[in-house]
Amino acid sequence: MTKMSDVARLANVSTATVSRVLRNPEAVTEPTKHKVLEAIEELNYQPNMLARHFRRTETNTILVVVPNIINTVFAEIVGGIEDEASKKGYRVLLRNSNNQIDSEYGSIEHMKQRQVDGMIMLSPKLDEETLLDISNQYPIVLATAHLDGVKIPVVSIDNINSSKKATEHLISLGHKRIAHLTGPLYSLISKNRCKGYRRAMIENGLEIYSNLILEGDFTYESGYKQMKKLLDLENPPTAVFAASDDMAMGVVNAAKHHGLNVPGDLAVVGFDNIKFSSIFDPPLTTIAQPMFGMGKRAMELLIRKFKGESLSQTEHVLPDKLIIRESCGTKQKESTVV
Amino acid sequence: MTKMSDVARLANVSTATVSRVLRNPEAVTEPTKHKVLEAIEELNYQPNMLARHFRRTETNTILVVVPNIINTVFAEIVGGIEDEASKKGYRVLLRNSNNQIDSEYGSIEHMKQRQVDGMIMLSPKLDEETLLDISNQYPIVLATAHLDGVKIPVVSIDNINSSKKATEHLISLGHKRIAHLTGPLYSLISKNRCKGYRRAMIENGLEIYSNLILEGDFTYESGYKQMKKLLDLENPPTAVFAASDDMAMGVVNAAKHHGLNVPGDLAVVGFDNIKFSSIFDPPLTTIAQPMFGMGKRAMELLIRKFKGESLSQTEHVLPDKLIIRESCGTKQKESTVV
DNA sequence: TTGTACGCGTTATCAA
DNA sequence: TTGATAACGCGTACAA
Repeated sequence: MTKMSDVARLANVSTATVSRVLRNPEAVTEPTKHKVLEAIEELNYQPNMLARHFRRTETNTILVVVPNIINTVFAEIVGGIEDEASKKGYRVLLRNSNNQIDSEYGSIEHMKQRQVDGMIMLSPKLDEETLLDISNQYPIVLATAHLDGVKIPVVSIDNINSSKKATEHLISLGHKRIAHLTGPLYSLISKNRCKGYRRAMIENGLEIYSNLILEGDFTYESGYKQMKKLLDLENPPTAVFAASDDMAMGVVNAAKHHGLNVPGDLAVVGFDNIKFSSIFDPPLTTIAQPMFGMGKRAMELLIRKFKGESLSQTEHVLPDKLIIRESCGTKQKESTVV
Repeated sequence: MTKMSDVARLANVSTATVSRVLRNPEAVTEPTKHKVLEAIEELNYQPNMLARHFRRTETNTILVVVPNIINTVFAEIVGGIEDEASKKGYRVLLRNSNNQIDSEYGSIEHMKQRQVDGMIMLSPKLDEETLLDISNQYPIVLATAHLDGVKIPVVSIDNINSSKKATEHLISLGHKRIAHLTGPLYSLISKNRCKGYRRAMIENGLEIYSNLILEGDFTYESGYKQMKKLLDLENPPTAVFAASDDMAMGVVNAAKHHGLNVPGDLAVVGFDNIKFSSIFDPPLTTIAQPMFGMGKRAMELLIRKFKGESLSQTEHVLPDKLIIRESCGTKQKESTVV
């Protein structure tokens, strides 16, 4: 393999000069630069990045830890990260944690071993203490996460408020028995979405029935399964707010298979605005998370950390939006009560 | 940062011995090994991987070039690659080409610069000559690709036969005016799926109408748009075979919005068996590609290349399967002809 | 502006 | 089985 000394020899300069041409061209006169570039061209020289990384103790690579790349939400965020990263000259190492906390621990080793310059974790399961500990030693940014008062950069939306909006939309349509399917409750995100739901119910003077709040895990299957349970209730809900679009689709299909009409007999609101939520029948009313933008922003923040900025602001809340489609009906429902 | 020589000093051995303990433990006696491990523990030593990679000119990292990670099909294949890679101690570098051929060229630089040990390209746009040229110099495996007689390992399904099966399913239901939405025709995959369609039509004595074959780009939007065109025909088709599930959903929705019933008025078959194809209404009849398995297999082949195997067999065809759901009706359609 | 020469931390070779 | 030592290729003081 042709190396820097080969180029130097051909161009009749030292390796130092070749190095300068590559990394600090202003420090070299036009003619010598020309000579060197010609030699590089002629020999088809490519710098050995491994040597460079070793020498500079940096890799221009970041690690993205994702629960599961097959999930549309994460795939889109990763898309945003990759887009921004490649524009800024960074490479993206992908790691599926499969929701295993051990795997998240393992990813920290990557940084300790200098294999990456920093990392972005999506929906981490690690406890706040551990995360803070890592953050004090290495550049790390979280996305779709929420920590209470811990000083780590986090990119997210306002999960409480957006869920409140979603629930209030159902309330505004006249619904009173509104169920909520949560995400896994170990995550603060799921708790916050639930909190938004509760807040909307309380502020509108509606009763919260504990048997109308069921825990899911964001998947279609869990939405389907939990909806079945709700349908078996003596007094089933007239509306469901699901904490993910996947679950919302499970809810809709369970209702359909049970002979119900959506939105006629049951109104459903989802969360995420994944691509298929608009393709689905009926198209889902949902909260749009700017997934691509969140990924992009997370990468921007990480780069700022690389540059040594201290990022006084740690919570980066991006705007969400209630997208009204057909899954909860657009017309007011005639009030069945009072 | 604590380095190998620190460990060596504390354990009263040479760095060579420390290195051996880490990478070749059998070559060291039990007591010295013990000493060394203790010192490692005590100093909380982590090997500097950059130095190791540099010294060994290998990175244990592979590059995956993907047109777009947001596409479910690619996300699942990447999932399979990542799964296998992490089991075998490899890391996965992700690169979105966004279907830009320049970006694919760029990814080759990664290998020339030794940043990765090898690469897997999904649905490459690069021409065969270039690919062959790379393959002669570096370990590379392709997936969801097809090359005519070129000696590069490729993982795929039999696109011709599976498309033939899909089309024949429609034929067996009594359809005669069967349209086909192709993928982008620069890709041999799309051409092959089209070939399978044609073959089925011809072998069953059905006429091929050129205005019933339209080119799409695998997206929902293109399926929707092209279906609109078909609906405007004087004599629209009674069935459509779309070369991707995304397009098939576009077809179904265009038909629905046009007031048609699927499968009652129009039978639709898709391709890929993405997760949402079964959630969609009606659930899509489709050809299942073993996406996760294809990713896994591609990674296995790449590892075999790393080991210096020559892989006499270059085409690795995985089994596909026709999944019959409801989008084309299960009952025989009464014959409208003869 | 350019060149000399050393060091980054690990692994491999060779000798003991 | 272990140790001494020389690379690996690049970047950067420091000197010229």
